[in-house]
Amino acid sequence: MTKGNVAAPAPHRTPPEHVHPRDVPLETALAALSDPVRLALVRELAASDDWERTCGSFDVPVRKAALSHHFAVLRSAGLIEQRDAGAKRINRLRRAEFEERFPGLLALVLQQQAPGGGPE
Amino acid sequence: MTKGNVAAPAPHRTPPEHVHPRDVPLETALAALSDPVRLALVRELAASDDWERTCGSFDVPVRKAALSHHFAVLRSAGLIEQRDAGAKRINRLRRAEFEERFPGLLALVLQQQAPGGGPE
DNA sequence: CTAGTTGTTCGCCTCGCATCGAACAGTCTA
DNA sequence: TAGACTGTTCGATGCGAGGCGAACAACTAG
Repeated sequence: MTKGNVAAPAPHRTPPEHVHPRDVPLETALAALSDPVRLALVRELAASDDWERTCGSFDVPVRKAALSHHFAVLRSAGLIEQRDAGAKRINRLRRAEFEERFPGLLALVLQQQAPGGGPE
Repeated sequence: MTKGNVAAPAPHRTPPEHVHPRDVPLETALAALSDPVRLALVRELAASDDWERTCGSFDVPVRKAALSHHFAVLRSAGLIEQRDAGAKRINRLRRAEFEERFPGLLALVLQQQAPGGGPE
């Protein structure tokens, strides 16, 4: 209570806490990938080089608060790694590690698009 | 209003409505498999022969109402097929069809158990 | 220093999901 | 026919996930 009621949030330049895919339960990985926004993030990230995309550079229909949340979920699922670069935070898809823990899952997610993709 | 307020639910012996894996979005499949109860159902089912397991024969910690719901979810995700056999309803895992639609996913789910399974 | 950019955290709200008990509809067995 | 058994549906409940705006912190650019 040093400052009335104004909560003092932890400094956000704490290095992002990462979870290695090795320590991720299958349910967590599947849940992380079952959200359309996160799926879009992963796919866009997969189409870019490592450490090339900042968090704000993705084309998803949510505001930055929600976006930040989704990145945290992806981190907790061992899907991405983040690094601070100046004021920005850059991302990398953990292809190899995730593939080792969940063989084929990432590939499935990246190549699958929509059901019934062919003509009717 | 024939019987006061007692609603008359639709007869439940309507043959179960199935969804072919072909028509299932990836998100739906992943979401279906990201629940621990449903994961247990799928695994137990995979360890049995087709049409051998009734709905009530699974070892999961939920009551029958929730159980019925989970089976409906699995059906909607193209993961199982159900058939009426007398008073019981028997189940079958749609191995081949699901594998064709989501290659490797079922295998992943069936072989993966818990994270950090090895010694530290 | 001042102003703009980037991303996290907080508080709040709104849904959707999982769960349960109760009621019901079939089926099977005495 | 009565009763036991199986599974679905309804209605209510609790809880967590996802969304937003606002405030904040760190960095960059002038």
